[in-house]
Formats: sequence, C-alpha cells, structure tokens
Amino acid sequence: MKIATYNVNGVNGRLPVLLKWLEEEKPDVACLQELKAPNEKFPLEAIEKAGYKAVWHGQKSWNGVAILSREHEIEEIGRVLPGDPDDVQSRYLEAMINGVLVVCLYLPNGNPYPGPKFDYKLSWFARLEKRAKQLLDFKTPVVICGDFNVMPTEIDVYKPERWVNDALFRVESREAWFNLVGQGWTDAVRKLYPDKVIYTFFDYFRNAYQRNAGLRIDHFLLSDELVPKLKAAGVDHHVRGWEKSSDHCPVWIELRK
DNA sequence: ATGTCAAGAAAATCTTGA
Repeated sequence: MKIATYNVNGVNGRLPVLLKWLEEEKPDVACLQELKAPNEKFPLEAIEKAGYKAVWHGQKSWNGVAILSREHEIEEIGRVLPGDPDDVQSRYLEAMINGVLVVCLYLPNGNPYPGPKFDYKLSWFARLEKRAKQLLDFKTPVVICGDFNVMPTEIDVYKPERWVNDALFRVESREAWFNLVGQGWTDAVRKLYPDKVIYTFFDYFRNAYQRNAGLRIDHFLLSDELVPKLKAAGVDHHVRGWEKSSDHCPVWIELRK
C-alpha cells in the first residue's frame, strides 16, 4: 500500500497539479493539507473522476485537510483533535483504510515567534501528543502524516543558522517533535535514509527550488506494527518544478501487505 | 526587511497567511 502526503496549498487553485500527480503516481492513499476551501467547495467530482473516494474537513480561506483512497473504503474516525473545544481550525482528520488508521494533519506554522501563534502551535502539539498516545494504546497499525511545520534536525534545513528563531525550527518545536516521536513512533523517511539530505518544501521566494534551499517538514510517523512493513519512501521532488505547483512536494511511503 | 503566491472582500486593488 502506497500512502502519500501532499500539502496542496489550495485544492481548487492547484487542482490541475493535484490531478496530474494522482494520475502519474496513483498512490493508494493521499493525505492532503491546506485545501483553503470550505466543505462545499471541495472538488469531489474531479477527485472521483480521478478514481478516488474522499473524506475532507474544509475551512474558508485557510487550512483544510482531506484523505483520498483509490481502492479501499474509507471510514472516517474523527475530524477534530481533542483538547480544545474553542479551536475551530480544520487541521486534523482520522480515517480507517484497509486496516490502517491514517491520520492526516496540518500542524500550525507558528510564526511569528514569539507570540500567540507560536503558543497555539505548542498547545496544538501538546494535544497531538495526548491523542497520539491514545492511538498507540489501540494496538492497531497507525500512520500519522502531514505537514508538521517542523524541521527535526539540522540536516533537514538548507541553512540551519538562519532558522533558529523561526517557529518551524525553534528549540521548543523540535522538542515537541522528539517528545512525540519518543512515545514509540518511527520517522519513516529517516528510518530508511538516516543521513540523506531530503527536502519536502521549497519557498516561493528567491528561487528556493532552483537553489535547492529546502526544508523537510512533511513527515510520516509509523506505529511499531508498521515498521517491519516499511518497504520504501520518497519525495516526488519534480512535482515542485511544475507550473502553478504548491510550495510543498508530495512525500510517500510504501508498506508491504 | 526582503521575496512569491492565492483567496477574499470589494469593486481594481488591498489584506492576510504562509
């Protein structure tokens, strides 16, 4: 089973790019972030025509997440990250697909640091830790993937010294990441490529893609049941070079049956 | 501080978030 995550940066504005990528790579499951569209403007018809079933949780202008499945049925498990009834941002979706609990998330960016947005990021991370612990206790195969808006280590940043006070690389954000992973999760891409420079995001500014000035912020976390099944992982780097592309690349893993 | 995008409000540019 091939599972992908892709921050599409506007599901309608960049729909041709999404459809071209789905047609080319045909992932079994695709987790999308930053739909930037309310529920009623989700392009279901085009996605069904591309061969996918979908569950989604949209929001006007910002955020929004979706999970697509080609072959298997999708059973939605939840669309809210527990822990804050006042949080109305659409950033979290859980679905059961082919016996795997798939979590699609769009973690808050958190800039500027310091400030209320950074505080929101950390509190969101704390809520995620709680939910992730529950998921581990289910003893079922779980994949948590999406745009975590965190570069875990220096190898994940083209110029680490420039990013020390950015919310994506602040020590608090990285600590939160490692606390989460420390529960017993495996960073799938790093498991297969411990030392390789791998980027999943390139800013629109200053020709970041052409200069390979990237970040690794889109991740897959696997529960123990799935680690022995991890067959391959990669980044569809070339998609970032397409016209009207998102600033993120699709990232994927392949699991043995 | 800068740079590039898209969506939304509003009425052709400006604001916002990333």
